[in-house]
Amino acid sequence: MAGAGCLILAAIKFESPRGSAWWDYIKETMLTFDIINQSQESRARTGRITTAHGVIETPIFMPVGTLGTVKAVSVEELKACQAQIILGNTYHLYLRPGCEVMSHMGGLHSFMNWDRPILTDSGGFQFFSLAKLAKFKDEGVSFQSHIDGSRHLFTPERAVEIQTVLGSDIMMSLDWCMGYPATRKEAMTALEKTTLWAERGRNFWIEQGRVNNLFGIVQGGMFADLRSISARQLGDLDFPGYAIGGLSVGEPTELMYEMADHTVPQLPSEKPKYVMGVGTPENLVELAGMGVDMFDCVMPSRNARNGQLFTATGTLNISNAAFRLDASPLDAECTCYTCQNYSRAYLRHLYKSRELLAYRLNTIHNLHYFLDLMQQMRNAINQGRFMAFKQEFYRKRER
RNA sequence: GUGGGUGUAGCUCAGUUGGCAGAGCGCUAGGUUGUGGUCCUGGAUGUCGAGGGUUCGAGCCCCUUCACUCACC
Repeated sequence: MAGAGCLILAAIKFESPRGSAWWDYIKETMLTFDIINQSQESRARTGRITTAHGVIETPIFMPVGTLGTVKAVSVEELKACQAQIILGNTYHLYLRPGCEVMSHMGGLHSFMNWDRPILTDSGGFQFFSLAKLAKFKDEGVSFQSHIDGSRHLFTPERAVEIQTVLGSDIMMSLDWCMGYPATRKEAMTALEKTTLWAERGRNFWIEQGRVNNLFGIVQGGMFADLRSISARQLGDLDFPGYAIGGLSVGEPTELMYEMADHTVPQLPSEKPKYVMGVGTPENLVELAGMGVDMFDCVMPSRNARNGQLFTATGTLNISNAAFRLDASPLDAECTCYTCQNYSRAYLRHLYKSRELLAYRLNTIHNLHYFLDLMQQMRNAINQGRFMAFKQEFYRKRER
């Protein structure tokens, strides 16, 4: 059974890793969030999230490592790219390798040899993106494995339980994600279920002793008033942090900005705010300006494997014939391992030949670009020049 | 030398009773937003080995020829 071994919380409770009192252990796993600088020109801000596995400087971009690996790169390479926190995925890790392996191996951190913070997505988005295999019920989501077709049930409680086994520093509530377009009625249903499930997951988390941290997720589709309701309901539940979900699901970019801009101020300002699944470099700059603290997206890593590389002046497709004889680095401004050591011509050759090194070098570059962009934003906010930074960011892309 | 087979896009090959020259791969250019290293979309590319004949019309039928290939001498 894929779910075997998940019921180990009680065991953890009486056997803390440090052998110390249970409450000390719990306190250690609670995050704190300190706002360092608030921009005077926008809602942008810098902050510091402190977790049991270290500090996260915000605004932050979190590389996605669905299956316990950020595809194509090692943890050493991730660290060299300045990754501070990565994502894992509850749905995928639950199906494979499963909770038995995870608990036996001491959780995801030790399993994958990553000692910095991990955030895990609850699986809500997978039920949306793999909708053919999922049935949404009041109780939770019943679904068939995309791997072997076996049947499973995720409840809000079980999602927290599995994420606890993974040892996630930041767990996400099980949510109900809608695509675009969606009717008001559909968005309302998703909102209601998401709030109900957030409360159930939160109650379970508290009953089990508040190990690690659980974030609530705002839904409400593209309806501002529903987003307000969702934000208020979740705010009342007093989570350690909040996510805005259900964005970048096919809507126009302007609409995504509108929804984020509307929602962020309605969440507790002293808590970290996370827009899920976003986005492009432009999205990151715009949303950080609205006060968003955390982002994740598959874009830098997936697109790297498909040959699309990000530079200060825009994206380029490394497979283009124009790079056949190009001895220059990908991005003259970039300090990543790839740009310091290899030419565009070589990267094109590797990619066209489907050499494994292409995936690795391209991923290193794209992650470095995204993480460096966040560092530049943090510096600009701290120095009170976020708007100037933003203008320069767009100016470079016009060239 | 004799007999058979094959010649169609860069490659591997479809192509019906003769009726607008095709596919896959490759090439080329896009796309990808809480990841199935996937996938999707668009574009370019032909002296149908060569020459002749029959026919309103030939990649297809007939003749000649060339190349490659197999078998036997």
